Amino acid sequence: MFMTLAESSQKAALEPLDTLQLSDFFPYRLAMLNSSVSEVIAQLYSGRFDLSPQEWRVMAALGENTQMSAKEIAQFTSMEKMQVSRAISTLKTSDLLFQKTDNKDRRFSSVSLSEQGKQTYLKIVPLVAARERYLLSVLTDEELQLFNQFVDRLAQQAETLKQLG
Amino acid sequence: MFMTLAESSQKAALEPLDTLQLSDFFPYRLAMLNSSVSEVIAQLYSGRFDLSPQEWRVMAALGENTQMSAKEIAQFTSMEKMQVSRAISTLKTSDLLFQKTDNKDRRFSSVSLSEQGKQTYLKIVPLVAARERYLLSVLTDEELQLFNQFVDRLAQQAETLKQLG
DNA sequence: TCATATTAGTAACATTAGTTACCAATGTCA
DNA sequence: TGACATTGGTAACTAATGTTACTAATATGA
Repeated sequence: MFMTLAESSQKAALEPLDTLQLSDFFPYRLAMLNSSVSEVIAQLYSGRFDLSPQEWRVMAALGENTQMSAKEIAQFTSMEKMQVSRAISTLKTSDLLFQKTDNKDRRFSSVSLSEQGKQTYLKIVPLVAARERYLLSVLTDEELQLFNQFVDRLAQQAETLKQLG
Repeated sequence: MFMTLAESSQKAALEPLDTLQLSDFFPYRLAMLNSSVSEVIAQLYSGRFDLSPQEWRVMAALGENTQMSAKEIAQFTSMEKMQVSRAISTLKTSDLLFQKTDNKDRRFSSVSLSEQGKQTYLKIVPLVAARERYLLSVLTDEELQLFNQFVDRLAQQAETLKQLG
């Protein structure tokens, strides 16, 4: 059990104390949960409506805001501007949204859902909302409130670390 | 406020009740948190040790298990077998692990960390463990226990949905 | 035993995502 | 005003990821 430094550096096997338990490691657990959740949500719009997660996210932003520039969409959704640009271009060709250049500052484009885009959006929202409710139904209201609070705190702490590098 | 069906289908603007609040949507919040957390963890091994997340995950599996087949690594880490294959191949060329074919069933390969791989692993583990502690320090012990319990429940519920399709 | 099926792993191809560089429009300030 | 910098958006290139198909090894079972 107890080894000198020399012994421990000779030994090939890793001591349990020095190893990481992947299944208990918070970032790993979080990644697993996220991948499951995003998968079951994507099931709802990928097949039926042939949307990618990025496309859906852009539509969700426009569902809330009716009219945004590509840059605003990127900020609102935390997507890269290139991802947004590509999503917009795909959604334009399937006539789910339209884009016109802003007359005040012609570098900006003004993007909105088309009538068809709104219809699609209104079909998807209840589906994902219902699935969200089903997922969260394993938590009571009080637990959910706590969970959301924990997530906020953790997210803020992670942002702090990002700044520090 | 109140509209007939005809009016509401004529109206272009979406009603708040029919829209989704992205910033409150659980899958979105989870995705944001996950992306921040995995980013600040990757900072610890990507620059200094030039590892990709996949490579680090394979090393973490081998740190716990000393000897595994590629298939076992895939199961243990929830990675695709192709991702594992590629990670192994990169890690072999940087001499962090070695692979030999199993003599009992020569379709299997037996993968282990090299001495250098173990040294690298032992350098990374305290770094990520410390950062994990820092992240989780915004929760008390009781809160952390609750949080872990919530994550487990949610993960199980998501798995249930995956089955149903 | 020998044809067929399965399995572990990888190679080769197709698709997607990320980077860099660029263009057009506006802002800045001498 | 007019040279230079900055900004929004996209194109072109590069890297990463996912998919399909293949190889070699073992299992199955007539």
